[in-house]
Amino acid sequence: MKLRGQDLPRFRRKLQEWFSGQRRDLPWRRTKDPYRIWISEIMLQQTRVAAVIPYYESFLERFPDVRALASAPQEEVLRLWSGLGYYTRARNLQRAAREIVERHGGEFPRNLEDALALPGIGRYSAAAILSIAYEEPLAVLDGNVARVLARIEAIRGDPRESARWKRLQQAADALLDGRAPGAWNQTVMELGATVCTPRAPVCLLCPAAKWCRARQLGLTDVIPEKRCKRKPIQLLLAAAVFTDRNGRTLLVPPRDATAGEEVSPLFSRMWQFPAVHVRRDAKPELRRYLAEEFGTAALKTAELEALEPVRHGVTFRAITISAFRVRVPRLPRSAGSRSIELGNLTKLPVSNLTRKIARAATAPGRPG
DNA sequence: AACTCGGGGCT
DNA sequence: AGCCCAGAGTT
Repeated sequence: MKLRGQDLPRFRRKLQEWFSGQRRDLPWRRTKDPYRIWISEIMLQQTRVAAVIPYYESFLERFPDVRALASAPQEEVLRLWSGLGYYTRARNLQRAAREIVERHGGEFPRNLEDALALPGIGRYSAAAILSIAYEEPLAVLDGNVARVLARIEAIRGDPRESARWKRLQQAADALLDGRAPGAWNQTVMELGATVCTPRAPVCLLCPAAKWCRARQLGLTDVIPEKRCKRKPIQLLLAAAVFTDRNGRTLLVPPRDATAGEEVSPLFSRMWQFPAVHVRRDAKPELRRYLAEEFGTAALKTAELEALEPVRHGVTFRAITISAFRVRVPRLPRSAGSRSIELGNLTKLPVSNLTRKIARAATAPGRPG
């Protein structure tokens, strides 16, 4: 059947009925508070629902409204974001919170132009927030929606290619139910997330099946076309986990030039263990770095005990970290460094790479 | 238009 | 071991 004229209302109704029956009960679906919708949409950028839920809960407990977020120290915001990834989202989130307080009286703007002017808000997020929180008639287009619409309309090729993305946006605009834009947008996204999945879509359970041209043409496996990514590169780091008698360790600050401009980004510019990029042999190169950074006296007698190697991926980089425990009577110091309990890194913003290293250092039965 | 940014869960 | 996700900002 064609998705035009008389059949469009039928299509919408079918999908909305499906949604009302299959709608997942998600925390951000229990509120109409624009602030909460906003937080959820930022967290959900390129991040799965299951990963977001615990962060959403604790973040909102700590920052229940936009003023609480605006007035917090940035480090506190990053701490609550720690482990979720894409940390510029958290920085932009707080900058936007401050703008909302200063320029919009503490209320998330209702107007598309004002929303787009906020840092971290692009076309997708603006449409999502304004439609869900304020019922503004704006159609969302994200990875899920693009896949659903590309299949329904049998649009071949890479959906992220500029011209094709515009065409998909037009398709989304045309299908939008202006009477219930928030629910409609969530319906299409939900369909993409649970039925019209990238691989092995469950067409037998799909409410859009009879309108789906990809299904009619047997193209559900080739639409959408996969996007090509750059080849991953291998990287080797060496990191030092100092421990003193009290079980405390030492972290160095973000953007620490002495820690190496090429290493800090791999820790997402968050607090990290002292680390170097290894050229040949991890242990002597780390030892040389530690001597430069912390002085030879503190390390003269200290041994470097190898821990279980840690693996971590940052976009296209596959990182292997040779971590060493360095037992010292007193932690050394360097500019801006901090000491913290090894078993409790949650007091500082750290990336998951740092967490993995800490876990390797506290895990039972490690080598050495 | 091409890159970069995190991390994990599922096939 | 891939693959991709409720994308946005920068170059």
